Amino acid sequence: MGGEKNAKGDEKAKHKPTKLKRLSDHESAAGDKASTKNSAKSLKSTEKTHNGRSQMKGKTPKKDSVKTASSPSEAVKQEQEDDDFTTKQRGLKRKRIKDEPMEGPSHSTATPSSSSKRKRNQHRQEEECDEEAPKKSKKKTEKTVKKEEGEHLISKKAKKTKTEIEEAKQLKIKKKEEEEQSRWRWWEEEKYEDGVKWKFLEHKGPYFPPEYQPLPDNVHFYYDGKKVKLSLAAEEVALFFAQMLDHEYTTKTVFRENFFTDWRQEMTDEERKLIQDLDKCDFGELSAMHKAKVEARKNMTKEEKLAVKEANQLIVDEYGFCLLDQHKERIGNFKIEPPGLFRGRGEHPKQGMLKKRIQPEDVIINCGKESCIPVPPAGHRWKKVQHDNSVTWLASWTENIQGLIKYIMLNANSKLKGEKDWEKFEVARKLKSRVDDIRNQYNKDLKSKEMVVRQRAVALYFIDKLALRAGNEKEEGESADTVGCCSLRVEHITLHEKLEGNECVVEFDFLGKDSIRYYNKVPVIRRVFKSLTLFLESKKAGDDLFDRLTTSILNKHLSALMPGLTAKVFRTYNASITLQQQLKVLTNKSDNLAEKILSYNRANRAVAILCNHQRAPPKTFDQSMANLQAKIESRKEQLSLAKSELKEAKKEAKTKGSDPKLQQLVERKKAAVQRCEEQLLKMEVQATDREENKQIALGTSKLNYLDPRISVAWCKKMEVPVDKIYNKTQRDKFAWAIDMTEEDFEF
DNA sequence: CAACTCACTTAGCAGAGTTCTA
DNA sequence: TAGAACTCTGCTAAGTGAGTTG
Repeated sequence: MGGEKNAKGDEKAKHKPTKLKRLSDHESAAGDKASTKNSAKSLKSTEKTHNGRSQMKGKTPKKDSVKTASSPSEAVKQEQEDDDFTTKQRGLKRKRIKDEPMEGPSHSTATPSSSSKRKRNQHRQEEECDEEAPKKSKKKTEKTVKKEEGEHLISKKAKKTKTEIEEAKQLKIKKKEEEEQSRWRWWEEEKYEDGVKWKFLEHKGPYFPPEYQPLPDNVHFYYDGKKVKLSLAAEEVALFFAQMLDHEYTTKTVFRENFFTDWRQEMTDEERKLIQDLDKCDFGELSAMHKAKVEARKNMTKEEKLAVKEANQLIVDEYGFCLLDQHKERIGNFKIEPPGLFRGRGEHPKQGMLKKRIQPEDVIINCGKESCIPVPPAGHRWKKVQHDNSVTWLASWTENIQGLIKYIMLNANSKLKGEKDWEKFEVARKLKSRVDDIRNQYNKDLKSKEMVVRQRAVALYFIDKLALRAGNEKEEGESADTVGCCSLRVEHITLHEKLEGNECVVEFDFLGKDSIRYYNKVPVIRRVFKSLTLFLESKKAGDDLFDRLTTSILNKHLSALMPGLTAKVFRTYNASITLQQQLKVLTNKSDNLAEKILSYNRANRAVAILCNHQRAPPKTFDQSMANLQAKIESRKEQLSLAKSELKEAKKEAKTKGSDPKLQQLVERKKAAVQRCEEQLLKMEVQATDREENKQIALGTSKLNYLDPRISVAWCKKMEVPVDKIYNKTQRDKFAWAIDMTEEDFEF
């Protein structure tokens, strides 16, 4: 997988923005007061950020350093240029990004209106427990509504259906209200004192995966052509391997060797003596059995599927929630990870190793002192039960591959996660008010004679300009060879005095998190270029580019500049500020809904490109694109047909005088043409959006880097329903933002 | 200060679930 | 109304960064 992906990355890399022009003083658009209904309860870490911020606009050397804004917009432009061919073909006129500065500073005057502090809604447990049933019925009613709407055009039962529709609507509204009611509006409450995450926490403990079911008698494993009955433990592991046989990674040497070693550990002495060579193992029947099972599951009847679903729901109901400070909260991952073969990302040295089954004896439980302690599965006991309210996790265990601790924590829509998320964006907003100074500082530091300082400055320049990750060092041989900023090595950059018409170009080529390739050619300021030359002096491939620098040095420096500032804050800041800016540049109030959404996606895309969030092109991409194109073509034909019909009708109406019937016909034809045009436009917009999105993943930035208040404010301003931008899960996660943000919010 | 531990965020993918289309 | 297309969710790996220890 990883390899494939990288190869794709290669291709993709060529489309990456190479020219990085500066947009303008994006920071000038600063009105940075929060416009939130209830910032009365301001986050502790936030203080009142925006006082006496010395902007030093103009006289700073930031000209070259401020790319953050320009680069992504440039990326969009580039994307658009790449796409021009198809665009022209489709005759779709697209918006271009102007190089001009954005409109002047928009002074958001919105004062933190003292919050209309609604009383905390005490949650009603019984109702929530029952959540599922009404939800289902709601869906059903929705469907019937649709159906009936269609029917009622032809049938005479209109009266009856009308009332039913009305009822359904009422039900829907009521349901929504109820949901609102039961939602914990934690953002309107006081925060706990430092370090305290909760006061009461009760849960059922994790859910364990089912025990291994031995193979049926008619399924056999063969070694060297001979039937071998394996011990239970060995058999289970053999089946793990058999299940993966379709993946190309089972052909990789590292994977096979790791697997074989670990598998033999599970064997009895006898088995170990016999089974010496993986190539002589025949997993054919096991594999076939597995495939049959998958197939059977797919072919289950509706009822069977429903039964499975209900059974799963029961598990969720029992284990999927906890009680936290009198509120029922959803747990994010309440299931213990099942055993299997480890498959890391990229060229992971431990791929193929056996991920062992976790027993209750491996699990630490964390819960409130006064809560009911979860009961371990029969015949078992927990490793430990603790009551530490300075952490957010409910259970943890140590995984055997890398010895890392795994946690069971709450869902993203929980208070604990939401509050932290909010805080994160507040820190990033604070950076916004300080970023000019910080940029000045590192630009000065670029001249420093002290090596650490100089390296720190260059690293910071990269982190700020390119949104690189910090790049903690990692143990060799423990994981795939990937790097971030501070861990860049000599072989990851190439310096070009001149390249493609630009001077001082740095060419990056390395594998980052998840072994995703980062490839980019970036013109940098002379001082950075010179420093890099210096850093590279007398170093060879394999040596660290920043040999005096670590993430911890860098972060210490940053936190001295601004409390709470770390390397990753730059990523958040630059992502969010880019979105806000791009939205301003790209959307007009007069656009129609589809165009607005396209613009939003483009702004989102600019961020995704900045953060290098890639995805493998969907397997069906080419096909679905072709289908869409075909649809567009046929719609075009329809349109020209409709047009000629309209002409005809007009002519007739003219020649034959003012027959009202003919006038009517003209009107009808006109409407048809218009409808056709609208549909065509919609499709073309859709095609453009999809094409541009081929290898870009928008989800990650949307979920983790973009301050939701920017999106919510934009929706309000543009009169776009929030659910066009966020799905249900996302709306839940960002409920705090949706609730408190007003139209004039500025990041 | 280096190595390690711990807690928490960020990440892409597979497969399930939902919607669209012929 | 099936099957294709698309979207969402769960899963779990892989980061970040603070704190601890020796």
